[in-house]
Formats: sequence, structure tokens, C-alpha cells
Amino acid sequence: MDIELQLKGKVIAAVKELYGQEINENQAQVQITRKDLTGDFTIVVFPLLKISKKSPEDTGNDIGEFIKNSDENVANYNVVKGFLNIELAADYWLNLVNDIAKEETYGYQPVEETSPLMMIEYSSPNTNKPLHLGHIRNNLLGYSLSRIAGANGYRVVKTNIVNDRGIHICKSMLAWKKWGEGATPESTGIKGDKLVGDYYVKFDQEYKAEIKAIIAEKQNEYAAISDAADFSALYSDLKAKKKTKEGLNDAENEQFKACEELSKYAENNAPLILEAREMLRKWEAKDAEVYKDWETMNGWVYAGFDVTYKKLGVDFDKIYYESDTFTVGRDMVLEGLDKGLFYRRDDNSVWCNLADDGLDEKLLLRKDGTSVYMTQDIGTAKLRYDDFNIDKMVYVVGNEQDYHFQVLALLLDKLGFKWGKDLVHFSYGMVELPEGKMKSREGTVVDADDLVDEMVNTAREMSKELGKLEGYSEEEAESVFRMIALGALKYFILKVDPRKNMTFNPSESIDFNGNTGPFIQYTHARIQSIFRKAAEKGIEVADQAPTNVEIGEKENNLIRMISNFPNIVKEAGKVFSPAIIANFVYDLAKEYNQFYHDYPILFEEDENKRMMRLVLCKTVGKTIKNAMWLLGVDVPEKM
RNA sequence: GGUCCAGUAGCUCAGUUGGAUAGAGCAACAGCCUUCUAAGCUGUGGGUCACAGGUUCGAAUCCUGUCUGGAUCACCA
Repeated sequence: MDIELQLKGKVIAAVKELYGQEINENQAQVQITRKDLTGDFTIVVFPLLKISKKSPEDTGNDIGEFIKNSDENVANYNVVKGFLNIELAADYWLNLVNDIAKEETYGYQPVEETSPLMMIEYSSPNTNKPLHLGHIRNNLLGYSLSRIAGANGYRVVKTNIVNDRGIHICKSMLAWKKWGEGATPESTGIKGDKLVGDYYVKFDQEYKAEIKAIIAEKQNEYAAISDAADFSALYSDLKAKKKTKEGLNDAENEQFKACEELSKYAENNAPLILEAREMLRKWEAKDAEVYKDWETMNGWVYAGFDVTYKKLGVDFDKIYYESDTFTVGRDMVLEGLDKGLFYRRDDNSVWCNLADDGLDEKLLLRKDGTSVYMTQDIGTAKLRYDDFNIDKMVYVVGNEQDYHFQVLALLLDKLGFKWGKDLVHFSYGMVELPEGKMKSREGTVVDADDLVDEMVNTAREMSKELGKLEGYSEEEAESVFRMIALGALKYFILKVDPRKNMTFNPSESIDFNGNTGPFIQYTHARIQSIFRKAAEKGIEVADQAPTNVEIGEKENNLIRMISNFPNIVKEAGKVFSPAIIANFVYDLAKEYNQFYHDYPILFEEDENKRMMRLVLCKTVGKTIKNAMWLLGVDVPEKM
């Protein structure tokens, strides 16, 4: 029974009884009372003044009196300005605590065989680079969302699409072939994904050098810029100026065009890129040698990714590889072409016209018949649809892909996927450094493994300094350090509204005090400590609280907060936001710590009060644990 | 240029189905451990909610315009 709804009903009944008018639910506004005022729920009477034809105060008093007389849960009321504050009886709250105390999975809805199935795609790495901070946000969001969806009654399949194919892999492979001298993760002791990433960087460096050389050689063929001393400086100046309001004048425009043309020529004709493209062609033709190298290098990368995923505590139920899906996508597109959904241009490329939906034309197959990004996503969708009976598909992908997913939804719908039209692109913001975006060229990328390791080290140092893990074995202590480190990192990332860009300052390490994961974990550990002490003292904690006790202000606040948890879970599931859970559990922990500070628990002399507080502590602890679980964060018994 | 997203304290962020005096944390300063874990608690200072209009009993929240930042509009993925 939802007390808010019940009060709403009372308001509607009161207005009918007192003023003889039917009002709808929106006019009966019930909200939680501000903390600094007396009361539990507040009814806003302003919308009712036109009906009552009385002052706000009189209207409030009328309705308050009516509700007090007709609802046994209501103990009192008061009216401040146009706000009617309702106070509920202590019994009501204590019964609520006892209800909550009975439920082990408090806040979660049950999942059955017949529950709808939600597939959540996240992570989706390329196999040419190790995972970095941006991927961490993606992974943590995806993982948390999968748990939130589960708590909202969905069967969940966590999935990952690995972009293991394409020119980027060939670049790494080529550099390794040329300069690697047979290096392997074993021979160098370097983690597989890092090793492959190093060769990707190596390729880029050499490629840039070649481009520069070509530009130097060909610059004099472009009249507008032939006498420029520094090509790259000129080009970037022009680019910058083009973005300003002033724009470029005619002469500068000529120069700009020449720059663009020349750099494009150089980029497309550097020997290295030509070689890489040749390699991609060979791969598509299943050339034995290229294929073998590709499998080897990808194998290294997967081994490296597995380590990182494990470190982060995320996993998948089903992994797809683009190398398996892109041909399926091509077939789907060709099928769509037969059905007249798409069309072929003179140059043999295949397109879809989305003008009716307010969008552009979109390329689906290149003129040489090969797949693009979109083709691959269509193929992946097909395979997934064959494998699972998907009711809802969620893609956790950065907001830079907003347009892509808008198009994908339309295409999948046209191709007849029932979940296509309302697939969810869970679009999250970028992680930025104080100076702006992370740039691999400038070495400002924050590596995922390094970051986690650093956090664990900090947690270890801090814990040892505080010396609170006496009696724990080395192993047990290590697992607590890891729990705290990950708690700090995960909470730091998940507490921010996912849609927004967020800033991460690597020079200021992630905090362990204040609004942080460890603060919440600490609160949980504190609660468990009380129960250890209770056991020592021989106090047995009952399952249910006695109901014939008074409750204080902070106790009342706590009960109100935990009773709201199921609503928070629903809301988080509805709008796909772990941040809502994170902010809730922080407020709860903060409130609990105040209670803990101000109220004696084990030292309370009144036995009934003591038991009531103990049961309350138990429900708070459980709520914290369940909320943190939804974020993918474990809570320790001791820290 | 078109489209989308954002702008709240020195910094990082909450708060948007319109509601009361806009909240936390960090940083600064001042307190609280001979009772349950001080990774805690209490207090002080810090705000033109980007700007200008509008809608109304009431706007950080909704609408319009402007400014600023970001993303996107590829035969890259």
C-alpha cells in the first residue's frame, strides 16, 4: 500500500465532500515534506483555491481536519502558507520498518521465466587499443544498468560487440610485422592489449612522418601555399580561423582548400596506409597468413581485456564479434534492397533514403560491396534476434553516436525487428580532463588498469594508516582494499548524471571522504560493527521491532528514506540512471551517520527503544547494501 | 550553417511530472574521540541558478531569443 497514493485519494475525497467538486489526480499534489518543517507529507493547496474559494490557510485547515478524521494513520497536521503538512502516527512507521525487515531483496522486483527480456550492450571495444577511462564509464554504466533492469523485473542479457575487424587492426598488425621482431606478450612481459596498442601508436608515428614527407615534396605543386614556410602551422591556423565568426577571406579560402587537398592526398598515398589497406583486402579474402596473424594478435588483446574486465568486476553473458556479424549485415542489406527498402546508385553503392523521417540518405554498402559501421550493427542485430527473444534492446554507447542510433532505429524498424523502433540508445557523456578531451597523441589518456591499480594502492595505504583491519588475514585485507578502491572509482563515476560530460582530474586522486563510495561503505561497516558488538554483549537482535515506542526525528527521517527506496529503483530503471541510486544511498548514509552520532543504540537503556533502533539499523544496512549492489559496488563488514 | 546536449558556490556535482528560505562534497577556517568504527559529526564563510524577455498564485525547472562550451552532419569505426 502506497501511503502517497492513499493521501492523494483522501484529498480528492475531501474536496468532494467539503466543496462538492471532483478533481483529478494532478490537482491533488502530495510530496515529501521539507526536512526543516514538521510533518511527513505535504499537500499543496494552491491548485484547490479556485474550488474552495477560501484562503490558503482555511483551505489547508479544512482538508487537514477532514483527513485527520478519516485516516487512522494520520496523527496530526499543520498549515504553513499554502502548504498542508501531514504527520503520520509512529505506529505506521514502525509497521513499515517491520515490513521492510522481512524482505531480503528489499527494493527489487522478482524476475520470472516469463519476465520480459532486456539485452544490454556495453563496452564494445576496438581491439587495437587498451581500455581507458572513457571505457570505464561505459562499462560501469552498462553493468549497473543491467542490475537495475534486473531489479525492475527484467530478465537481462549482458552483451558485448567486439570491433575486431577493420583498418585499425591492420595498422597494428602491419607495424608489428615491420618493427616488432616477433615480440609477444610472453617475450616482453607486456599485457597483450597494451602490446598491440603500442604498435598502433608506432604505426601512427611512422604514418605521420610519411605524410609530412609527402607534403614537403608536393607542396610546391599547390600555387596557393607553395611558399608557406610551415605547412602544418598554416593549416591549423586556417582551421581555427574558419571556426571563428570572422571566417576566411578569399585568399585564405584558396589556401585552405589547397591545404585540405594536399593533406588528403598525402594521407591516402602514404606507403604505409596503402600497405595497411592491402592487408585489409587480404584479410577479407581470408588470406591464410594475414588471418593467422590477426587471430594471434586479437588473442593477445582478448587476454588483456579479460584482465581489465575482471579488475573492474564486470562481465558479459554473450559476446559478439564484428568479424562474424558484418557479412550477415551485408546480406540483410541486400535483402532489403530486393524488397525495395534501399536503392543502389550508379557506382554500385547501396543507400537508404530517410528523408521521410527527417534525416539524410545513409550509406549501407560501399561501392566495392564492403560493409560500413551501420551494416555491421544491422548484422549484429540479426544475430541477436536469432539467439534471443528480445523485448527491449539497450545500447550503452557515447553521445557522439546519437545520430547513428537514430538512423539504426529507423533501419531496424524498416527491416522488421519488433524492438527496432524503440531500441534505447543509452547515450552518455564524455569523460574529460581539466584541459579538455583525452588525447592519445599527447599521452593524456588515463589507462584503465593503471587507474584501478593506483586506487587499490591508495586504499591500502589509507587503511593501513587507520589500522582498522586487525584480525584480518593478508588475503582478507587485500580483498577489502580492492572493494574500497573499486567503490571509490565506481561511485565517483556513477554518481554523475550519465547524460552529462564529466571532468576527471588525474592529479587529484579520487577522494575517500565526503560524498564518496568509501563513505557509504564505511557507514555499512559501522552498522555491522554494532551487530558484532551486540553479539559480544549477548544481545539478540529480534526480527521485528516493538511498535509501542516513540520515534525521534532522525529515526523518522531514516524510515521515510528507506521506505522510498523501491520508488527510487523504479525511477532509476525508468530513466536508466544509476546516478539516482547513488544520490539516494549517499543521502541515506549521511542521515544514518547523524542518527548514529546523536542517538545511543546499544547503550540505550530502554529495551524497547534499543531493539527498535537495532532493527532500524538492520534495515538501513540492508538498504545500503542493496542500493550499492545496483551500482556494482560491494560493501565490507569491516573497514 | 542544420540538428542534438549542456551552462547552478573557487573546484566536482545534486536539485527539472513548476512549490516553501537553491543543497552536498572538496578546498579554507573553528570545534567534537576515558560510550556503539573520527573514512564520522557540528559550525562559519562562499550564489545575479549564463543573459534577456514571457507564461502564473508561484520558475533553477516550462516557452522564446541571445551568449558560451561540447557533440554530430564521412565510401572512419
